[in-house]
Amino acid sequence: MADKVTIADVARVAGVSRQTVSNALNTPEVVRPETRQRVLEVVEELGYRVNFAARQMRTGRSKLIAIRIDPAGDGVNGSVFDRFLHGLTESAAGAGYRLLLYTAADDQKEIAAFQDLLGAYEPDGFVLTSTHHKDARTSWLLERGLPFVTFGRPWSEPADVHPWVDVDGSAGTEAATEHLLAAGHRRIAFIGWPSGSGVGDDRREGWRRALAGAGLDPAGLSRETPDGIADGEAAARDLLTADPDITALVCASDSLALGALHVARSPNPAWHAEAYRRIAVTGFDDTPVAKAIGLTSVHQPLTDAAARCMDLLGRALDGTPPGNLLLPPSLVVRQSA
Amino acid sequence: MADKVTIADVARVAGVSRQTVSNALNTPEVVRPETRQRVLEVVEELGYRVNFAARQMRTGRSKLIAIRIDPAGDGVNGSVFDRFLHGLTESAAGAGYRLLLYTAADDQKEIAAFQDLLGAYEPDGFVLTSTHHKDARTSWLLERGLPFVTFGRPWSEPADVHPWVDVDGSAGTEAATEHLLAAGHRRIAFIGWPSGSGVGDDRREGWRRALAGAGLDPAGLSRETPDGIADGEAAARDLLTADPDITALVCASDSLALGALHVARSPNPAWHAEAYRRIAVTGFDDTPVAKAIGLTSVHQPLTDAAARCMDLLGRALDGTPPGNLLLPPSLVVRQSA
DNA sequence: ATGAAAGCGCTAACAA
DNA sequence: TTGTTAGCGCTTTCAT
Repeated sequence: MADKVTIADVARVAGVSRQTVSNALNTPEVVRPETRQRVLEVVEELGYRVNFAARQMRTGRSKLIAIRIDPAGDGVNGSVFDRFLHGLTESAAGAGYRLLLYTAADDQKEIAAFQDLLGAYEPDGFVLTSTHHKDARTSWLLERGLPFVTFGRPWSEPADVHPWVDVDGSAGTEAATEHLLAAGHRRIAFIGWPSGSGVGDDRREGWRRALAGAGLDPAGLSRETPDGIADGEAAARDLLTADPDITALVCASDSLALGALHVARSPNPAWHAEAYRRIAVTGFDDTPVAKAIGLTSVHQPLTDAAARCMDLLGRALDGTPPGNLLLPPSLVVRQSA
Repeated sequence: MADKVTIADVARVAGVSRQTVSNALNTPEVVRPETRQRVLEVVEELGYRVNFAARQMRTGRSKLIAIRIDPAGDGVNGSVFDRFLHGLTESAAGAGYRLLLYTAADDQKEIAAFQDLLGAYEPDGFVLTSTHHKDARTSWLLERGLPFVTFGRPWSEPADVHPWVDVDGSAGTEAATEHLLAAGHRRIAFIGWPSGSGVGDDRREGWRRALAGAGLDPAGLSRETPDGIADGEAAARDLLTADPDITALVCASDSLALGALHVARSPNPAWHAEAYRRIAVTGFDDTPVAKAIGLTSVHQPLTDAAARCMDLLGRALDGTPPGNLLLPPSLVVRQSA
């Protein structure tokens, strides 16, 4: 094991005081260039590295950012968070931070986790995901003036209450719907989640907007269901049975789309009247599943989103007024539509 | 922001010395029960939490475990690590540890990351994944006596050089092959990775063993290819064209299986001679994609594996002689076979 | 069973 | 520009 090299060792070898070493590393401009050079050489030579625990005791900064990791859910959508997490790990490292993981079952448990973490590891900031209406977590952090960013906009509050990065979901479903319109589809239905969820309502809105733009009426063309493959299948069957003119299904997630696609690709389903209808389907999130089965899907720029989250959190940590950012998604067109 | 409560505050309110508070928390048996009770009440009342940085300075233990997070790869197999990571986060929390994330592009970079981390955050231990032949990382950690576990066995060294947990891949492919044999298949091919990778060779071996057990000859029934959907498709096409009697394909991954399935489900493919052959396909890892498309696949008990990793690492941290553990996978049978 | 003293490695404040 | 002092909060001696 490499023996622990302290700032005192460097100081002794370099023939300067401990403080000069600290300055050479943290406030270079205050040290004479040649002294600084000498110190850095010794640092290199001895393989010195600052001890964060000791630094933390003085400065109160841990260089740690905490983020919650969740169970994989149905496994289809988990990959979105995972890609975000990977991107964030790299962005954070670039800014001199490391990610600290925790789990929590709900908002209240997560707030309890905040307290545990703040008391123990003292993370400098938090990155929250899955924001929702009346998010208790953000209010809690806000009340205490703790630095954080959310990946996901605030759904019940003004846009500037806290820094956030999000991907424009309605622009995504709008693009998907417009793609279908351009392909000649005229009766395009939407399968989404029960209204009340910010993300879900936003995605529905994009579809509605695109239809309105083409002078089409959305009435009767929308279904609300929990997220899941079987749910998507049921909703698709229901829609296609109820309305024989539907030729395309825009879905709020790849899970739903996967179920819908199953119906759409059935050779001779119950809802099939006389003529064969080729049903186009689009999903959301561009998960590996979409890629695997040729599902057209809305892609979120997750690596970029993670980088911008880190930017904004960095500003919050510096006290610089942060902001927020709505990133555009992109449509990945595959065989399904 | 909740003001920082220190051990001195607790001591003052409880009317004891700082040391007694520390003892009440860390060495309860040395404190009179009533004193201890009083201290714990005050701890609760003030919301005191030990400051890990300060503790770390004295004890040298950070209560941090470092683990590398990788890019998602082709996205199909990334989910295996993600489920493991989630399980590990929970197991670690249960043992009083948190996970610290880092990234590294290769073994050497990862060793550099070890050095950075050890100098800065001083993690108490490491969890390594993706072990391989001549793994430079394990040797490096071993040389320095640093605590770690691997998820994945040592492929070039004796089983007891370091603690590890792994899932028995050969048992998995063997089970898949036996399932196919039981279903009446007699010519069962294998699509795997180029030999030389421990995991890949192990998975191939299970298939071979099952064939041998049934008195069947594996000659000409195996293909080696990089991991990927297109690769699996090409290999499947090649096998089925070369040998019209093949009726089942055992694959080393869900990615390969996905490609193979594409060929198997083609209505009237080039390799199809006269009679229609229904080709059975099995994958490995039971990823969300497998579930989504009805692919029979070998499931790894990842939550359990994570928990056992934490157990073994905990022992390594205590100095208790650890061990290793080979967990059995299970076959999840779906429509594809 | 409890208390006092010391010091982990670092950097903010001040002195030289 | 460089050096000295002090102390962050905790726990490991050692003394009481």
